[in-house]
Amino acid sequence: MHCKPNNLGIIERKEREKAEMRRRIVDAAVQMIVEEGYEKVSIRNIADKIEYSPATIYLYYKDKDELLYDVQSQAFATLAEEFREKINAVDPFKRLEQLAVAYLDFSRQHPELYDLMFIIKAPMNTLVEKEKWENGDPSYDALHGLMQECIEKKVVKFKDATIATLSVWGFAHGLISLHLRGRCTKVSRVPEEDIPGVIATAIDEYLEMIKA
Amino acid sequence: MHCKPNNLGIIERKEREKAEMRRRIVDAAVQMIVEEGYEKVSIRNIADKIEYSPATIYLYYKDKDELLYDVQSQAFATLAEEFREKINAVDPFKRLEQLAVAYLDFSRQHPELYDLMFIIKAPMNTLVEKEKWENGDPSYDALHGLMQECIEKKVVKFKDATIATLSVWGFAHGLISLHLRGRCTKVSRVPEEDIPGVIATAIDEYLEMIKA
DNA sequence: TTTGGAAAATAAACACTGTTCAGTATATTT
DNA sequence: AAATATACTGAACAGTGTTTATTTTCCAAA
Repeated sequence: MHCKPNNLGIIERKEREKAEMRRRIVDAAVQMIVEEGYEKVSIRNIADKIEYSPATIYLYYKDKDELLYDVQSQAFATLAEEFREKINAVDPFKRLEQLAVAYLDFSRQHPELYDLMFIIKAPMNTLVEKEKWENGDPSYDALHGLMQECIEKKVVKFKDATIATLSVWGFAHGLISLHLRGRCTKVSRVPEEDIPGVIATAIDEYLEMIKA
Repeated sequence: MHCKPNNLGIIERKEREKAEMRRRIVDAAVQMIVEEGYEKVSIRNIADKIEYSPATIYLYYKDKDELLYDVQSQAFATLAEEFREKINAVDPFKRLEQLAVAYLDFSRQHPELYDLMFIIKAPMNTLVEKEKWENGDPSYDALHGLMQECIEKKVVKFKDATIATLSVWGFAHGLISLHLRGRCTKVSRVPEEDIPGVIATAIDEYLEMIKA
């Protein structure tokens, strides 16, 4: 039978402990992904790091994908922080430029996190039983709102906010992910060391192009 | 000691057989990736399919990455074919539009191959001991040449062919890969079923925008 | 304070993966 | 026919995610 302790303090503490354990697991995973790369993140390695048995992790996460979804959430939190710090202009187009720079910077300072957020399949498998991608939604909405404002104030050529949002995001993501996954490297006429500069220039030119 | 057969016919046949075996392996892998998806492609599954032992595969490929590199090569060959069929206009800008459509179509008809060509890390690991990405190079060069021509004939706003190439490719790839990896799905204001249409429209608008 | 039972943690196994290596079978040369 | 080089494979190693039966820990009532 299900036991309901009379003492409500205990059930609260249990919940706190449960949450704390999940935090420990996610923190270990985040640290490993940042310091040793995504490929080193295995259930056994995480278990080692937090000094628990691998099976214990399955008392807190139903599978690895669900765990990675929480790691992704953490990654989006740090991206959101960067956005708050670096996006502060009053002019919406200026804010768009700041956002682009912040996004590109993030991808360079935390390539493994970027991968988990926007490229790797695993964390998205948990979305089948959700009706919203809570992790990515705030950032998407921030960009959507910004594009909306840019359209209203006629500072960009776009007419539709959704197309504008996906275009800007897609443009930046396309260049970043091609580079991250080694598709620009060793291709004719593109010297390896020049690529980061080319990407930055391409994004600059693109923003110039969409300007109304 | 190293044996050098006197009969040159035999050494030739051996080479033919070696090449044929590699072809069998790659064909099995391509078929599996297309029919059952990338995740089902394991050395053991390939070995089963061609009725050899898993260890045999390692007599023809030093590791799985090298094998996948050859699978990727096959994939690029079919993309090149599509390009030859669908790109035939005389006007360079019209050709660019045809190329964009062909690229988008390919990503939809062969999403698993697209993944292997432009997203998955594995096949690119073999590039460390190469000085060129032979698989992707012809396609890249085709686009680069086309952009060069567009610039010379002043039908696009770009000044630099490399930036133009990466911009166009990056834009299309960004939207396609975000969609392929489930990042557009379940995000505010973007109904799932509309995404393919939005992507096509975004690409159209982009091409309109870069037109001189 | 001891005992009953729920909750938390784990050891061990299962079914996979890529890869290596010793040993066998086949084919070719002497 | 014997020697040798080539082709192949069974079995193992080290790793993966995950499940289950078992043990340990904890808390509440007798």
